[in-house]
Amino acid sequence: MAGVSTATVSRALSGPAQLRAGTLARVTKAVQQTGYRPNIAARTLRAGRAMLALVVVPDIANPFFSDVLRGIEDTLSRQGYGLLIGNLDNGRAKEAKIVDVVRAGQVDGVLLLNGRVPRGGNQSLLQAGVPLVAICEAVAGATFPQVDVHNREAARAAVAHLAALGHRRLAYVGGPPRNVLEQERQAGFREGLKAAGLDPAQACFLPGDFTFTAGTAAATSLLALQPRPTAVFAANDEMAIGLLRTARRAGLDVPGRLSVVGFDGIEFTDYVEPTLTTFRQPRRELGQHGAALLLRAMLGEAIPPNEARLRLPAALLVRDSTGPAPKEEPA
Amino acid sequence: MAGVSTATVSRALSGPAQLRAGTLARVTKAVQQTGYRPNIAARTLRAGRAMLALVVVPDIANPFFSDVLRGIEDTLSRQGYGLLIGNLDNGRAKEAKIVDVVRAGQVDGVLLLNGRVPRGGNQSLLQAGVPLVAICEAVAGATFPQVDVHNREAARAAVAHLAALGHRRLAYVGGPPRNVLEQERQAGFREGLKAAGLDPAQACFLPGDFTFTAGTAAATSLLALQPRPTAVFAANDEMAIGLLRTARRAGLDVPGRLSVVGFDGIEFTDYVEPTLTTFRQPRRELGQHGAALLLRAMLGEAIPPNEARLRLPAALLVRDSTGPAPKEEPA
DNA sequence: CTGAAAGCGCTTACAG
DNA sequence: CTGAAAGCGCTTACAG
Repeated sequence: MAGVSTATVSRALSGPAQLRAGTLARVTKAVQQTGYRPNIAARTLRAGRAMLALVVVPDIANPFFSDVLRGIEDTLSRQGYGLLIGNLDNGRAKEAKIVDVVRAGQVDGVLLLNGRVPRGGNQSLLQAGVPLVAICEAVAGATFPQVDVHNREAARAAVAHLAALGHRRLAYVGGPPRNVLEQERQAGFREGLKAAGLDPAQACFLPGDFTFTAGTAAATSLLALQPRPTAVFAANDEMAIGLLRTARRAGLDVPGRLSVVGFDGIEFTDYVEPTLTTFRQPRRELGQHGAALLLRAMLGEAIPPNEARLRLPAALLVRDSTGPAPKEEPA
Repeated sequence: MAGVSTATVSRALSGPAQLRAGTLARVTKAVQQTGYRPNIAARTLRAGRAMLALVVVPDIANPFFSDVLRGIEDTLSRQGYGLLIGNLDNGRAKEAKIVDVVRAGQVDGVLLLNGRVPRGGNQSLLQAGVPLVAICEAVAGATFPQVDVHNREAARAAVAHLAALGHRRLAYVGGPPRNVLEQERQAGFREGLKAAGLDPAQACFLPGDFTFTAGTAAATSLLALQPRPTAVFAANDEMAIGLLRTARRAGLDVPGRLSVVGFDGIEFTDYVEPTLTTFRQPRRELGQHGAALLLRAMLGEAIPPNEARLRLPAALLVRDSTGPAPKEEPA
């Protein structure tokens, strides 16, 4: 091309410091003119690194993840790493595909946002030989780094907020039973009741799955209860919004006769009527911290135990969907 | 391993029909037992195909795209193709990265959801030598296949709907000026006014950028107008929702004193108060059709011109945010 | 500081 | 129907 070997071109692109200034300049110019781009497949094959991380999300349609992804991408791209998104569509069927991609050497590390280690056939991702980091949803018993918020404490704080407003009959709308967020938030809800001198056995627990429709269904159950709870904590915002809307359509004043608290702090909670009291998770920061840990692990560093468990704060946003408990009880 | 050459293993995995049943069985068993997975980088390098398509989205945070992505993934994965997501974060800065990925041979084709052909430095994606297909947002003057909805006709229908309800003073909240959806929808809005015997020059045009906040700002402008329009068509749902909420907070009854129409039909439109009249785009189908065309092109087929421009219907969903024009005009 | 050469792990004509 | 062999396009010890 411009008088050098392919080895020199390779060095010009990967470690310019190794070359004499003149040589580097000539190569750079030739690269510019020809528009040469190194073939990534060949590089990956030879170097044994793909410069790519896989992000496993339970559901790409959930707006909660978009900011998390942005935080991840920020951090990875700063170090020259790309990002591959693996979407599970809220099921386990696609886990095998995830494991395949990793075992085929396509990525150097995996960021799990789905609360469990994907399995494919008889292989677990743990055996794939790449570093793992979990964020948002912690994986029980994991030995790899994890970053999330204090879900349990936040749920306790939700109950404290409602109890301070005078509410005594509370309801809880849950996520999928085996989901770690559901487990932590429900546990926190129960602890909060006890702390407020209330009996968890007297509370009402409604099933859900983190969707709008689950919130709608929960509202219908709730409206039929006698006596009706005066406050409800939903394990995420979508369900809280579905519930809010259905309760109001049925003529129930929120927060006049029913207070509602959600979880996550998606942007949408500020556009419903009334605006939703919820916990804001620091989404972008969750992504950034998780990606930073993964980068360190991908570069071969062992993450010391005291840095392997990061918990970021979840802030309570008191808005219009919570208010004082009604004085007169509904019949 | 189990008595055969690597060539035979390769054939067992890619074209099982070429082998004798016994041989195939032995290889399959060995693959099972060892958990062997072919290295994708090596395969890509040798075969010259990555079995991967790149999907370029303007903003992954926009919930509009999640169903589109699902449709794309459905269709691609059925043919063994994977999907790489390239997020532009609503800017042009990341376009160069897109071009690089393609020129580095990492993907076999590109699906553009961003309404323009990405450019990087002095290179356009058009010169990258892989097939392109645009969906959702058409690319002006493109010679590659495109799939979208009849944006202009839908916008006309929005005006017709409002005119039939007696509205004479209409406002329009737009997207970014250079966005093709904005251009088509605004053009349709103007045509609709003329068709209803109204003068576009008398209508009110408010700027926007497809975000909630733009809708909020537009509402503020709108409320200050004298005389105030009685109906507004926003170029997408987010802006319509931001506008709706701000107008109501300011005490304006919707649809009593102001009717609002959005565009896209995101799930959220059914959870605001009042529910939003909007156009539903067949999101999943847009993705499926686009991916199907791209698959054909990636397999080397030339798409005949009469199949290269697909337009799917956008259905008007009449909900609670539109109603008869107020009888008495506000002062 | 630079080049010649080996080799990453596959696939696929080419023989047989 | 199966194997031996070449080669995809890089990177990186190894020399010099």
